[in-house]
Amino acid sequence: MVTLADVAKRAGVSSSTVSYALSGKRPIADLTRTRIEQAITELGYHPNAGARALAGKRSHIIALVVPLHPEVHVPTMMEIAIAVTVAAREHGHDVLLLTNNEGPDGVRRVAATGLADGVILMDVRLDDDRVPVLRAEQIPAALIGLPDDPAGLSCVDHDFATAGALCADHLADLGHRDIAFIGYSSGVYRRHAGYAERTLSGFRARAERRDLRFLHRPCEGSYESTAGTLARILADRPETTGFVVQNEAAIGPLLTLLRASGRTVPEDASVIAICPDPMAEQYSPRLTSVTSPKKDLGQVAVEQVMARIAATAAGDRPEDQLLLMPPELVVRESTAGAPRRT
Amino acid sequence: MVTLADVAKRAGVSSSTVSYALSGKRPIADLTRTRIEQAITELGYHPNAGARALAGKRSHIIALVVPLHPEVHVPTMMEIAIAVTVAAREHGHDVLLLTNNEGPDGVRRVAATGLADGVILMDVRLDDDRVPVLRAEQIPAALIGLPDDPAGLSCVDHDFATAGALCADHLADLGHRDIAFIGYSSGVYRRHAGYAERTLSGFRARAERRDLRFLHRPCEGSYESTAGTLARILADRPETTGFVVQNEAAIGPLLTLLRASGRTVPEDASVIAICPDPMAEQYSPRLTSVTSPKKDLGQVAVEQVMARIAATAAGDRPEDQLLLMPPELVVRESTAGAPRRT
DNA sequence: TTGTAAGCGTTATCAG
DNA sequence: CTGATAACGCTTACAA
Repeated sequence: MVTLADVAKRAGVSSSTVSYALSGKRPIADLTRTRIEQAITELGYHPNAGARALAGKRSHIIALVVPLHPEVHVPTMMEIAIAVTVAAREHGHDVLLLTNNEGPDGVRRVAATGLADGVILMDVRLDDDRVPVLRAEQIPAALIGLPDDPAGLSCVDHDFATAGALCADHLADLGHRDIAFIGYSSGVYRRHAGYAERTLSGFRARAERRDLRFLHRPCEGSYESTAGTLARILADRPETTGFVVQNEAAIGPLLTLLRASGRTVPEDASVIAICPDPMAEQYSPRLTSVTSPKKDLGQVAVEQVMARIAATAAGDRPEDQLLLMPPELVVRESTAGAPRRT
Repeated sequence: MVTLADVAKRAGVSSSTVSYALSGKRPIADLTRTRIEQAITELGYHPNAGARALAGKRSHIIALVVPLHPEVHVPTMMEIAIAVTVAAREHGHDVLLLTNNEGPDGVRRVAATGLADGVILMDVRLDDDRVPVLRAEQIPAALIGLPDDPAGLSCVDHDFATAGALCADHLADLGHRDIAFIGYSSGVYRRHAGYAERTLSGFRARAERRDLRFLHRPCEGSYESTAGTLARILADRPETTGFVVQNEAAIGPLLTLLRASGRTVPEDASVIAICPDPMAEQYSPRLTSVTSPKKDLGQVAVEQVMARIAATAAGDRPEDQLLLMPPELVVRESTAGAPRRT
């Protein structure tokens, strides 16, 4: 194994000089620097991560905790995980993947052993049991999702309330009066998942202000359950002409079922989905949707942890950040003016 | 921070004794052991990962390289990633998440710096450029997927050839004679993705033996592209009664389109999908499918790297393993005897 | 601008 | 069964 000392010898300098040349923490003469760089490539030197972590008191690793059985859309989760990894690399960090089956202990473990400098939590619940650990152990962290008490934490999430409101506004603007809101499975609401509740309450508030009548129906997302949900909606409120779908899995079945029931989208029924852009584009007709903001949640979360790690290292109290990223409404082919009452 | 030395002092023993008590690498008197355990819990000791890696020459981390833009089914990938993480923990290891945008250098980096003890590669291509690095640097590794030359490597994958053959057999058994094989997008075949080619050739070989006529058609998986694909199939070979779908994304559109074209599944057309069980269950009618084996690829891959890490540490030459896991055919509601020719 | 040297917290090799 | 103690490879005051 090639060590710093080997490089130093070859370059004819001391090992501290090599170290500083690599970290940039003090000025190095140009000549020295080039000699060092040459020695490094000639020898094929790679700094040892363990030694670096031990001496430097930072592992240059951040942990990403993913849910074991995500109740959210998996591809979206994966996209965030990848964004986190890429962004972390740009900050000179690697990403350790933790699943949530270790629970709060997993978070404690990686922080206490110095394996990770900071932590990013995905799929955060309102009363998340990992949050107390973060507070107690003062672990630099960023949450993707909003717990009920975000004091002392940095969090980022979609602004789901606004997303809900945008849906209500758009349908109201088009003259629809009776709306069905097809949500996630009832278990999600029972567990008080923040995103689901916030979307719904944002929608409800705006719907009331705009004098819309609406039904909220949980839905599993399978073909069968969507069929049942739709049948009940049409039975309870046959005059329904607008549909808001939050459960990504229910979108396909819903379109198929509406067609099967003889309703054409958007002439007879308008559908608006809360989902990522590419997904909205892929259906026929292409869906009007309320979509994630451009900047990825994962990227923001990385910036938030990095800021907290830096502050902690400098001995400062890290600044709390709470960022709700506003969604955008993109009008496509699945919404149109409400059909005339006959 | 609580160190080994602190624990040793508190327990009234030397630090080496504590170390051995923790690693179990030499016998410890029961009394001593309990005293040490008590000291550890009283002080809340957590071994420092960096120091451990430096002194022990193993990081207890394995790297998992995921594709940046997976052309395979994302939830399946995520499932593997999670299985890897869980299995790794059971072996006392953590998982470092690498995206493939660092290319072969990423693999070299984590191995050379000692960040990771071993590597698991996902989405392996036939002529994967990361493979030479593994060979050259003798990095303990396991591949999920099969490169063209697996010599000196451990690999695990589905037995796609058998999957293809099972599809051909089942449809032939039911009396179908004209089959359409709806594959992945043409780019996948152009890139010589192993899984796609192997499925197809397994299917082709068996189809020929069973005297089936068949068309292979690549398909993007979007609604539009599936519509185009199906239209061409029915134009080229109107007598087609059996469909094999490998592209998961095309399943939903295909079912919708068949229905739209007036064909009932399975009375007029049989559909068999190559996809995970839960996915097959979720359609209507529930799909006859060829499905992944019970034991997760990720879990096997972890066992393979761990074996190679152990061998390397012991100074032995690691044993190459090549495991193709046989799929299972599950008959559900989407296949039936071929309709009578009229 | 550079060098010296004292750690960082474990592991593992000797002795005992 | 247990204790000293020398690595492990790097970072960072402190000196020059």
